Amino acid sequence: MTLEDVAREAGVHYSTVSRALDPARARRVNPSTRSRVEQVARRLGYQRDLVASGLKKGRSQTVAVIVGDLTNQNVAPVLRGISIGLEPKGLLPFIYETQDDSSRLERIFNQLLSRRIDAVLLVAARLGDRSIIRRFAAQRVPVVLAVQNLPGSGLPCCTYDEQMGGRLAAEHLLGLGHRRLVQLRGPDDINSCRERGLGFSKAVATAGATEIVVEATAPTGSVDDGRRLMRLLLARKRAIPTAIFTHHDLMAFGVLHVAAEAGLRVPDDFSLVGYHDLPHVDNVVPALTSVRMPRQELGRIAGEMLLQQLIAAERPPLSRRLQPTLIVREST
Amino acid sequence: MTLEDVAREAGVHYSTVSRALDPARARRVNPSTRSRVEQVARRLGYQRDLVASGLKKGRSQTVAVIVGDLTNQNVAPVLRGISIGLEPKGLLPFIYETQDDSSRLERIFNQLLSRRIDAVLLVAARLGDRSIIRRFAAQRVPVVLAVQNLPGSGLPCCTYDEQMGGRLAAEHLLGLGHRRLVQLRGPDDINSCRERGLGFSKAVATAGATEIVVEATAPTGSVDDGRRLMRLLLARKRAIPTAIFTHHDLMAFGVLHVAAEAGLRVPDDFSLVGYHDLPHVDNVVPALTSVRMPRQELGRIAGEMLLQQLIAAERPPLSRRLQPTLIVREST
DNA sequence: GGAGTAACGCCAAACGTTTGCCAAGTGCAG
DNA sequence: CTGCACTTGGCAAACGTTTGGCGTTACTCC
Repeated sequence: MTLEDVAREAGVHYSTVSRALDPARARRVNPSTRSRVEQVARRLGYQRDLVASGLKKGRSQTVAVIVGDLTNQNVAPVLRGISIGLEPKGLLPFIYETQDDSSRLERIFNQLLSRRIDAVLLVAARLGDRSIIRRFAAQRVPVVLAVQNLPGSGLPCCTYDEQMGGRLAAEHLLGLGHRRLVQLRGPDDINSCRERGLGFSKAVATAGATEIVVEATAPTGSVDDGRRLMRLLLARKRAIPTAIFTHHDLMAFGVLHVAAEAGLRVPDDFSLVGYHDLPHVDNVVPALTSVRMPRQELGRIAGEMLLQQLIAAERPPLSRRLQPTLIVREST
Repeated sequence: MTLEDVAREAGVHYSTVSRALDPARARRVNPSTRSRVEQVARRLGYQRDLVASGLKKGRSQTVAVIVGDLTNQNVAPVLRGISIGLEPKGLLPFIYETQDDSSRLERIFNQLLSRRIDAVLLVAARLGDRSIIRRFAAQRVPVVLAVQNLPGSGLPCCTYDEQMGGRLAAEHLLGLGHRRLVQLRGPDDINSCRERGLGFSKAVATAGATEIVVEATAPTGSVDDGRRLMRLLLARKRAIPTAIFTHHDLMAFGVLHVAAEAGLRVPDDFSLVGYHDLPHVDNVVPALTSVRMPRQELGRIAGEMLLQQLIAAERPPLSRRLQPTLIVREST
């Protein structure tokens, strides 16, 4: 089923069909011819061959989203947002998962270059070294980063304001009258965790309250880390703090677990604030106070930034940083 | 950067380069020439243009995975499995999400046909009507179903044995001596829920125990449904059953929530079995006994089934049905 | 040394579109 | 009725690759 088939059936030249079926060029063909062609095409079930079109046009009508880890509950809403952001141009992004494996990342990038991809959106992807990004730049493939920045890359980027996240948690707890606070940190080599730690510490210091430091080796932000750090905290001789901020809701679950074992009650014995506002944190007992990120909105904006680069071929308006909100529940 | 550029640099004809760089045809060229070409290609950073290649070969080297809902925690492991299953042929599947929206599904399918996709894998996708599947069949595009079957479609399919899942739950509870059991059902219009209900009921009946029926209108398998059904159960005049099986772990969370409010203790007052063994069901208190599905394996097998159809162009060996296992924890 | 035989590399025609260019057709005004 | 401007549709050359066919070369064996 090619242009030729439709043309024969409609009694016109196939180039006319090509024009008639492309909204951008359709005004160069007589409206009556056009509608006849459209009708025939519909009747025959003709679909333009995007492969051939891509070869000729040099653009593949293809946008890829690369994500590090699909099991991460924070990413699906971002992906939704991206779809919505790309909607206006009718682009359907397709998604690749690196599984946080650099060899897979490498293969994906090679394949994308081979496919003459039009643009790439990287969501929370660990980009070991920068050489891959450079290859895309060399081919003039627009790249937009989401969630995770790559400082110094000069790439447009849409992230959350993590410092503000830490600060919101701290100010909430301080406002409840807490004076001895602790944060159970996530991996410090991840930019976002470092930032959220900083925001928290700054706010505590500004209020003149005491921050208690508990260091763990190589935390990953998991439930087990929460348990481990909470046990460390309980093992100290001194009185435990009255407020705990964890860098991840999962860690907060671990804290709750250990607290229950130790006979401590939340929020009676201490207040607890989590981070990310994962689905179902409102379903545990006690329902968890947490910092919520505008995930879908971030996706949407990232998608729109990509469109801007794609269409206007102009640098997007700079990077964006979205504000989190605190969702107060029973744990504080 | 085309074949021609590499050819010029290597001092050979471009068709020689084409052959030298394709493992399938490389033996037709002198090993020394071949290695020289490879070296030049590597040095210049040449990447075969898959668009042009696809046009010529009539195959796009492209496999798509369509999934209904990426936020569903059951799907990411399946997608991982698929990647692994397709690994041997170096295929990188790309993922589309329908968001369980039929108009988006339609657009995705159209785009796939336009892209001359080589094969499609449908993961837990709601396929309203069957016409789309027919269009793929007409174009001889192999389609494999995973997780969700489409009875009567004749398509190869890889699913879980849901009846066995229900039966495992029942037999475990019966083995613990329970005689009055209840199942809180998921949506019955979903095949899998109907099956798992059936498996449970059969096992209970076989053992001569009593199954208590609690019906809810339009359950979705959510935490709220769990709460709702549990409240319904508690509102009955009669003694509550000593064993509860929910069709979804999330419902079990709801049950736990309501039970805590009512001062009931698990497993002291009743035993509770969930379904799906979602991440973190072992992190709640009490840790949830649940039926685990071999998600990644299902993905891998589905991927392999696709490869078989793709390569051998033969019908795959029939549908597969994978066995669940029961993970016993504190709640029983 | 010559003939026969492999093996290797080149040619050129596709694949299905897009698109600049031009010829033919149309309508209008002078 | 002629000339002009404008619209419409056809032609053909690309886009980068694959691949059957064939000429050339090199090697082997007599």
